[in-house]
Order: sequence, then structure tokens, then C-alpha cells
Amino acid sequence: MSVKITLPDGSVREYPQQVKGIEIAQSISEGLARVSLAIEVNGEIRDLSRPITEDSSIKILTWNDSSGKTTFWHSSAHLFAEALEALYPGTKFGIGPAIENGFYYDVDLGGKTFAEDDLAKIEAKMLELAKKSNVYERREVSKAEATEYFTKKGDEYKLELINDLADGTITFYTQGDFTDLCRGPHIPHTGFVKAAKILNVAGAYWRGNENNKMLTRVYGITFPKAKELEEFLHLQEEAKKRDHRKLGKELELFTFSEKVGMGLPLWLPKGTILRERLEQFMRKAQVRAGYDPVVTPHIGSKQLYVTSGHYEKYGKDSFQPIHTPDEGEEFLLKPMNCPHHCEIYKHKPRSYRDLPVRLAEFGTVYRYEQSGELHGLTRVRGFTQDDAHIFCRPDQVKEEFVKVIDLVLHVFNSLGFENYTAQVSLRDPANKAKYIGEDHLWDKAEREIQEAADERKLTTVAVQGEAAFYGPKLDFMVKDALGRSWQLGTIQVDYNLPERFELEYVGADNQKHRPVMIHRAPFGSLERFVAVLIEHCAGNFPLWLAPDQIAVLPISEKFNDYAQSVYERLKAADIRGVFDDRDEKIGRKIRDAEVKKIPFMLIVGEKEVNEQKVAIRKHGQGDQGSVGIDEFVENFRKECAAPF
RNA sequence: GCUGUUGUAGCUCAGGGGUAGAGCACUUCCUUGGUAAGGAAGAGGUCGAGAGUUCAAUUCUCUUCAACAGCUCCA
Repeated sequence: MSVKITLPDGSVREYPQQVKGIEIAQSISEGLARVSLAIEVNGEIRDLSRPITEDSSIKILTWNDSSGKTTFWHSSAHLFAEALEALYPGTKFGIGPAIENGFYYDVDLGGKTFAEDDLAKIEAKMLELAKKSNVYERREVSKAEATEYFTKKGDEYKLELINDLADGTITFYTQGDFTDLCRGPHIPHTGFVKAAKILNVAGAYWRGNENNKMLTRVYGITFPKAKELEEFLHLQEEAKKRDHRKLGKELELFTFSEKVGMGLPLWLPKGTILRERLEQFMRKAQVRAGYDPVVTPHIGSKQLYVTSGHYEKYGKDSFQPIHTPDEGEEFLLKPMNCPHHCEIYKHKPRSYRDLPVRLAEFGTVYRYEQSGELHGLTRVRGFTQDDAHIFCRPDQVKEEFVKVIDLVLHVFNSLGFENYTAQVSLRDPANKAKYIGEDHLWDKAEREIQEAADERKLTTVAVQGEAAFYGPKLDFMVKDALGRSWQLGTIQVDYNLPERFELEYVGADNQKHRPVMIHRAPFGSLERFVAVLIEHCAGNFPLWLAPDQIAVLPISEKFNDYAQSVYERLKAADIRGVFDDRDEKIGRKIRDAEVKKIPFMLIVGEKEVNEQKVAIRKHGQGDQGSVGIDEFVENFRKECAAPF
């Protein structure tokens, strides 16, 4: 008996039945066999040591395959656990999966906390055990046997996991003296691990439930070559330099004050320019797309939010009502703009001919985020949404939704955001109590979102339980410099608030009908968008956004008058910048302007005064030669063209 | 909110039971310099806040506030 094995290049080879992955690798080449970590068999990743019993399509996985890395890191989690058990006997283990960069393991250290040198000790132990090249041995065990093993070991977490597994599906993996409950697969042996680093240690609730005990989550990463670890750590350092919190401070874009309150950003003058440029960009795009700007107050009476359902849903977890001298009168800081916009819609009767009505507002909202959640500008307690609500007829929903997708993509393209994920955020079918509204309307809304996304050929991922309480969403997720994912643009279909606010329009049949609402914010919030933008361009903003576009740098005081006149001419041409007339050498002025990431430096000395020119130096690119001022302004305008 | 770590000058950080230090930034003076840091002097801090231990606390203990990492949450 033999099996037909189809390789990734389409070629088919015959092997004896029970052939092992490693043997296939060897038959291809010894070199491949040496670096093989696992094998993909008909889409399933397996140990190289497991026999293949039927005709299959396979792929030998190495470090160059992402699933090869995943397997490597998962096996490294076991190696970590082995090291931990050797150093700290009695440690109990939760789960230890591979993640995007490395792995983590949730452990119960019985009250112990790690110090710096503990981490170094663990790393050393991991490498010591790796050197033994211990084989990861797979063993199928009965539920009873598995239970017995971990009962004896006294690991209640593993027992809980086993309890949820069906008998006959349980496997153990053993390497060296360490045995773990694990479905696998694993790399052949520990010897592949040549570098290990414990990255950080944090708390994590057992099984992600905040009512459970908090375990210690240890994050680590390993590599098959020491040099790759160095490179990884170097990249991490580089990423940290792009952190918007660091750049925001250095470039004087925004700040926080304990006295003002946590999570309440203070926009500095330079950050405000950035923000206002973005607002202007969006305003123009929205006027073109048929939106009407509106303005509403920062507070609204409690009754408004009782009607919308926000009060019931978030009342206890939000800023508490503001009381007036009048007995029983309460106002809430607005957490959303939609209720206000509903009332604008309602101020007069609407005809089907008027729809869609698109009301847009840069609305500042306040949400009482948990203290541990606050994070620079990406998660704050007061922020401004580029919000709008589209009130339309049911037959217009899809068309309107698609138009909004186009607007979001226009924004992302204009700012060079290419690596976004379009996420269809659905409700959690297991927990419908979290949401308001009727099933069939939810189903309809979810369907419409997916159809609209398909129409624009967006690659989407659907995630359950991520919907807003009043409706499903299409969220545009973008990663920050440190790999954390944030929701920027969002589009939501809502059948519920129109119901709650009793919104109506008169149809062609002269009957009253209920409109549908689309909530949408292409930036999401200005704060978060700016944060991600800062990290995306590392503080080197596109010219049309840069707070300071030019710096005029006289070579000595003698040329200050000419430099000043140059600066005034540029200012008159709406070019933003600084005039550095400090008593410093030109090298110093250049350095300071470079550090501030100012796109253009205009250097003037004796030569430029005589020729009535300016010497141009571009940020990061050095001397560009000199030109007349009018010529510079003209070139600048071309280069500065905003995407609107 | 939870677990852990951290909190010293505007910024980045050192120090440590006897009321504090560096570099950069800032001010003044010297210097008038051609493409990434010229020189000198000066000023600047209740050592996050509150309480306790002590003859003495910025240092030790507790509480609290904030930041950071992760978890949980995110209209």
C-alpha cells in the first residue's frame, strides 16, 4: 500500500503508507529536513513524526512559514513551562499559546512575582534545556488518565481544561521531564530554539473572565538564530520611537494634566493645526458627499438618553448626571451625538423626497472609560468624533452604506493607510440580552452591511460580539506602531434608534414610515486618528498637514532682516512655519529644525541676500540648492496639494 | 476596574535615613558662524500627594493619585 502525496508545486509523489512528514522532507532534501518544523496535511498542521495514512496534499513548514513560526513558538511555550517548573517547582499552568510575535503562558506562581534577574534565569534555563534537543513526544491519553496525572500534580487549571474535553480527543506532549496537556502540534525537538527572551509579565484573568483568579501572563519570544532575536529587539526599539505618546510630547502636539483629569487631552498649538487640517479635509469631503453640518450642545437632558437606551446600558458606567439648582433636573455629558441628531431630524415633518438626510458634526463626546484602559490619544475620556447620521428610506440603506465605504476608503487612501482590516462586527448570538431591538431587523442590518462590503470588494472578517448595542457595524481596524489594533472608521446600520425616537417620514403613499439610520465616522475620533497617523508617519507629516511646514534660518544676525522679509512673504502665501533668529550657528539651527521634523529649511546668508534667493534644505534629505522665493512658493504649493 | 512595575528640574535620567545631581531645554554674556549640537556664567526641585516609624524620611512602611505593560471593558 502506498499514499499519493501532492507537494505545493503540484507534483505528486508516492510513499509507503504510514510515511512520516520528516521522511517526506528527507526525500526532498536533507537540507529541508534539517529545517523542517512541522507539516501541513490537507490544511491541518501536524507533527512531522505522525504517519500519513491517506492520499494528501502537504506542505513542509519551516521558519519561513507563518504556521511554522506559530508551531515553533507554541513549542517554545512548552520549553518555557519546562524551565519554569525546573526553577520554581509547584508552579501551576493555565494556557500557553503562540501569538503574533512569540508566545505567552498563563501561570499561577502561588503569590510569587518575578524580578529582573528571575527573567534572565528563566531565559538561561530555557536555552540550557533547548540544548538537550529533547524530543516533543505525543501521546494519546484517556480522560481518566489525564485527570489522574494533573490531580496528582495538583494543577486545577489543567483539570478544568480537561473537564471540558471529550474522552478520546486528549493528547499529552512530553519533552524532557515536562508533560503538558496539549493538542499540538510541535516541532521535532527543543534543539531548534537558539535564542529566548522573556518580553514582559502582566496579569491576565483565568479564561479571560474578570470574575476569575488573575494569573501571571508571561510573554516571551524565541528564535532559531541568536541574530534574529537581536533584529527583533532592534525593531521593537525602533517601533517605540514612533509611539505617538513620545512623539506627541517631543513635537509638542498634545499633553495631559493630572489637574485637568486623566484621559482628557490638551491639544497644544501644533497639534491643533494638525487636527484642524484634518477637520477641514473631512468637512470638504462631506459637503461634496451631500452632508449638512450641524452643531449640538455638549450636554443633553437625562431623558434624551433614557429614550435612546444609552442610559440604561451605560448609565452607571458613565460620567454621572449634572444637577441643576432645580430639583430633579439632570443632564448628561453626551457620550454620543446620535440622540441630538435624532431630535434635529424630528424638528419638522420629513417627506420621502427629502431622504436621505445626512447630518454631520464634529461632536465632542465624553465617556467614562475604565482607568486602566486610558492610553495616550487612542483611548481617552473626552474626544471628538467626525460623526454623521444618515436618515434614509429602507430601500436606500445599501446605496448609502456603499457611499460611506467610499468616503472611508477615500480618507484612508489620502493618508496612506493601506494596512487596515475591514471588520464586520456582529452581535453575540449567545448573549442577545446585551442588545436592543428585534431579531429580524438585526439580521437584516447584518446582511446589508455584508452586502455593501461585498459590493466594494472589501475583504472582511466577521467578529461576533463586537456590534454596538443598537446595531451591527463595519469597522476599519488599523494597527499602531507597537502592533496594537485600533478601530478607526466605523459605519453602523441602525433600525432601533429611529424606533425609540419615533422618527418618521411621509411616503409616496401618504402614509407614515420609519427611516433607517446609518451612524458613521470615517476617522472614528480625531484623537485616535491623529495618534495612529503620528505613528504611521513617525511624526513626518505630509506637507499639507505638517504644523510647521518651513523654518527660515538666517546664517547670522546680519541676514535677519532679509530672512524676516522672506518669512513674511511665505506667511502671506499661507505657508506655516518658524523664523529662527536665535544667536546660534547655522549647524545648530539646522539640527533643531531636523529634530522637529520640519519639512523645509530655508537657509539665507550673504549669497542668498545678494541673489534674492533662498537655499532649500529638505528634512532628511539635505541641501537642495537655491531658488527664488516666488519659485519656491510655486513649487511648495504643488507639493503641498491637499487631497481635497 | 484587576494584576504587576514605575513616579527625583520643562525633557531624558542618576542617586540615596542627615532637607539633592547630570545632560538637554531655559536666561544672560561672549561669539557673527554656510547645511545635524560654538563657549562661559546663571536660574530652576516641598524628590507625585497624605499619613506612620525615626532625633532626622526624598530614601523605610501604609494609604492614595497618576503613568506604563497586560487582562477585562469600549455607545
